[in-house]
Amino acid sequence: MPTSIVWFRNDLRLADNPALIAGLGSGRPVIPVFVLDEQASGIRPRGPTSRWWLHHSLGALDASLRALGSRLILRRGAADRVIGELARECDASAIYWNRAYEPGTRARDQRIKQAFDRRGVTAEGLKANLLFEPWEITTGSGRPYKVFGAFWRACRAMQSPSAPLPAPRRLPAPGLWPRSDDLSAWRLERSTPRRAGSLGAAWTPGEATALARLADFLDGALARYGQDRDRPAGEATSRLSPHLAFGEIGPRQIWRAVTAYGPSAASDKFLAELGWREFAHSLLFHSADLAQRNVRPEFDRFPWRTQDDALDAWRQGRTGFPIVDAGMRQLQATGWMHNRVRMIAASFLTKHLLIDWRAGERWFWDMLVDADPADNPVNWQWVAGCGADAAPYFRIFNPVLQGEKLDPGGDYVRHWIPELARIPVKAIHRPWTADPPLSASVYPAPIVDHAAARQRALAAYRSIRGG
DNA sequence: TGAAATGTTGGGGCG
DNA sequence: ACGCCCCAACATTTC
Repeated sequence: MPTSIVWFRNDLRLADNPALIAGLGSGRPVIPVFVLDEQASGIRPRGPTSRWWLHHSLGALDASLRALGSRLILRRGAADRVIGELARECDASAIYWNRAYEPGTRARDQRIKQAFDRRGVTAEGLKANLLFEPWEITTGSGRPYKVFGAFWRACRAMQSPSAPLPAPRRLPAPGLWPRSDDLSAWRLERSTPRRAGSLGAAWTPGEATALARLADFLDGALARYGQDRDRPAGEATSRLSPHLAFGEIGPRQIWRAVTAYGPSAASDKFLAELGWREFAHSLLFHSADLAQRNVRPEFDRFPWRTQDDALDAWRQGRTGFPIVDAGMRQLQATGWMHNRVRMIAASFLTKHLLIDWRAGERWFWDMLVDADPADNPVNWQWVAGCGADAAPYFRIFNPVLQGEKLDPGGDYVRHWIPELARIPVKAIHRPWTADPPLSASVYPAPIVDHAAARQRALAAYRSIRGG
């Protein structure tokens, strides 16, 4: 009996899943599949933290499918070949997936679609993972927007995103299930063994948690999101980013839930964050090598400095600037960093240390649970000043002032840097002024002088200005 | 989604 | 009483 394949990729959910609904609507048995393809050309391989998350998310998806009388088939290898083989094995007459927007992924998906078209098999990519397709949002002259404000205005002027689809209640199973790999044999959760415990303590991957987190956010933090979102202590942000990155929840579900909550300044701010995600995906869609190439070409001449010791101090959270180090340690421990602290830490790397943003981007790619091929490079280029609609290069965060402004009680710093727990508030963001002084073996002295580093960064910027 | 330098203003101390 | 100066507070400019 012919079947329909539903190919799960970065959409590990049952709700608002158009590909799954299309498979169900075909009236044929549905074969859900996930393909682990780690050598695809033009598609960035997941880092260790993403692999850890993926392991747990696939397990959760399989459990959810089993509750519907189905299951998740796991296959490994080049997706073109593996999907083609599976379709033959299962006598598939249709295959559905939800679109992804990385140029390499799109090229592969188009190849696969053409191959199925030749065989007379329906192959269809559906819209699920963005609110607006990148090709729908263009300037008057038909070009993609380069400025976020204009881009988001154009999005908001479009018809509202359609309502999310409900999760299916039952999925028709085939008479005989095709072979599946054993998830544990992929060893994805072993990718970052030393951090597995702390990652597991911080997160529960899976669709159920994603939905619960959204509900909690709407009940609590959304109302004060506008005023508190930049404060890294406390729980003023949604922490939906990894769930969204793996598609355990879709942007339409978030859009619907937040707008249903009622219009407010806070919900507009929050929706604008979804807007940045849309913007980043649009930029990546239109420009494949975003993680490598400066959007502003004058930055190709920028005098980045190679300093392994300073880069290592930054990675390990030992720069001597508490707000930076707290963030980097939060990243190390939980695979996540508060958004505002990401900006401060990224600004410090690129401006105070003059280290190439690509080094920071790679570290985040490996360390983040929410690492995303669009958001990560776009945001790094934004901070470094070389991106589309970037923060001006001369906007250099003062880590002491930012710490004092956004973590005035020092709670965030004390939580992540326990050796500073006893420093009084007035010195918590400048511990070198503490009396009695701290031993450098307890907490390092600042690895750069802020004022001098700022002048050096401005001079470097002047050297590339003007074309 | 900055910070620092520079400019302006006005109250008050004081000769 | 008056003018001068200081400087905090705020605004503007510059990087």
